[in-house]
Amino acid sequence: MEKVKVHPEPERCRVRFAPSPTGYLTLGGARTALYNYLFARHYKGTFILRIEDTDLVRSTQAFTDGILESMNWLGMEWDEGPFYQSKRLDIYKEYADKLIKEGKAFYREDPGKGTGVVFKMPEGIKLRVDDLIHGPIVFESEYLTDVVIVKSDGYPTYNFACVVDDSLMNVTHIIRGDDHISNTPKQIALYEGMGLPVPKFAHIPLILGEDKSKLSKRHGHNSVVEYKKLGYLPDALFNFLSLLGWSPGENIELMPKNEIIERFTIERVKHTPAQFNFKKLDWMNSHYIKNLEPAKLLALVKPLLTEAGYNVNKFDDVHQLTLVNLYRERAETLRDFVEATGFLFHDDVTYNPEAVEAYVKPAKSKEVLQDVFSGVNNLGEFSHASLETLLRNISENRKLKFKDIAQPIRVALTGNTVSPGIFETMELAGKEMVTKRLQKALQL
RNA sequence: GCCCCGAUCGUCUAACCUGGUUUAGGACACAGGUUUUUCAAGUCUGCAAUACGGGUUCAAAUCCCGUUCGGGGCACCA
Repeated sequence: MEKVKVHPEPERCRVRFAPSPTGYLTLGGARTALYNYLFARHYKGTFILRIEDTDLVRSTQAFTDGILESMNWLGMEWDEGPFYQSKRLDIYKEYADKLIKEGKAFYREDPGKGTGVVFKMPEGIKLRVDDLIHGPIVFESEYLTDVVIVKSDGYPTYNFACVVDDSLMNVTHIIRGDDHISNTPKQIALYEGMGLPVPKFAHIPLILGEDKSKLSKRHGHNSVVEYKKLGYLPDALFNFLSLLGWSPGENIELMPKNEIIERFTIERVKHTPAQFNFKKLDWMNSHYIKNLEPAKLLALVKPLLTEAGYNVNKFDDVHQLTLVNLYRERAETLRDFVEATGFLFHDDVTYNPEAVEAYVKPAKSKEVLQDVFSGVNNLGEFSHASLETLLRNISENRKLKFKDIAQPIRVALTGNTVSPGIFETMELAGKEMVTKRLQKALQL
């Protein structure tokens, strides 16, 4: 494939992300924004945010707010904007009038909709897109139709407003989804018709859903806010999205934001579409959860626990940190904390019947639980160390494997067979809860 | 239908531009071993791919052509 050189002048390149506020920020949109952001930061250029709200019917302020919030959440700060196309109507009108005056565009009546303005596609010319990712792509104008540039409601169309704005905002590189390739020759014809310089283009491959079609609402979770709600960390999603169609080589995958910026180049962006791999996102998210600073993790988890009705403040600050540190090893998403720590906050345990059958009901287990109950009651200090001594002793005296001690307690205390280490868990639950639940388990 | 883009393990990808260093590497997932206090995590091992057919060349995953398959676009949506 013929290569097109990027040549971004350091500190001079200008890129933009131009979402239309007709929905929340989708994963595909976020990835497009991300690649623009990475390009700008890597080359120390400028990242512009422009809201393409020229669809009067479908655009809403709520969606605009949602998009800005998602951008902030993912940590993609912009340098200029947000600019709103709906506030630039006079500018588009000026350019449209000029084209009409020069005979390059004309009014056209649509029987259903009214009078709009249409740009006449020049005949018999070749329109060449110098694509940074795909190489040169040539279109014959004979296959292209005239382009509507102003709708009958007076608003510019996407293809027109986009060209005028990119030119006026001095955008040097247009990085957008593959699905815009076929719009590009029309836009180039408009640039040329208005005598404006044509920017460079980089069409990045689409993100596909599990059925291999363009990722959309049909594929379930598709917006950034949903991923936030599901308990994914912004840095994890940032990292994951960066790898969907780009790779630094060298077999590196887990990278902090600054390293991604440092390594990102448009030359290394693939030209093949990528399927979204939820399992890998989970894995990556768990990695970020494991490595987050305790205080930051707590700040993220606490609201979720509170929202679930848990009285987190019954633990002091130190124990709150202990709690997140204990459970982070087992969490793939922040939501997992809610499920896993429930027993610590509920007055009563919800016993898993099978677990009770296997680890509490047997006579041997009851004897163990009785030992633990009296042992705990006689314990001077209720700590990890004293609990360990106690349980090890019981295990030795009864000639039982440690597992046969730990599991009955675990089920008695948490209602289930899964938890962090038994000493840590007991210590965190506290003496009162432990004795109360041992007593209850003994009645089963 | 027309125009355009694309094709490496199930998935994300490396190697492709600049052909030989490749018995095609890594990651996720999956399977097994190990560790162990349950579950995870960790660690070790295994499974698994150059769509097909022609060229070019001493040599092709890599360059060229075709076929097939997949995707995108063809709005007074963006």
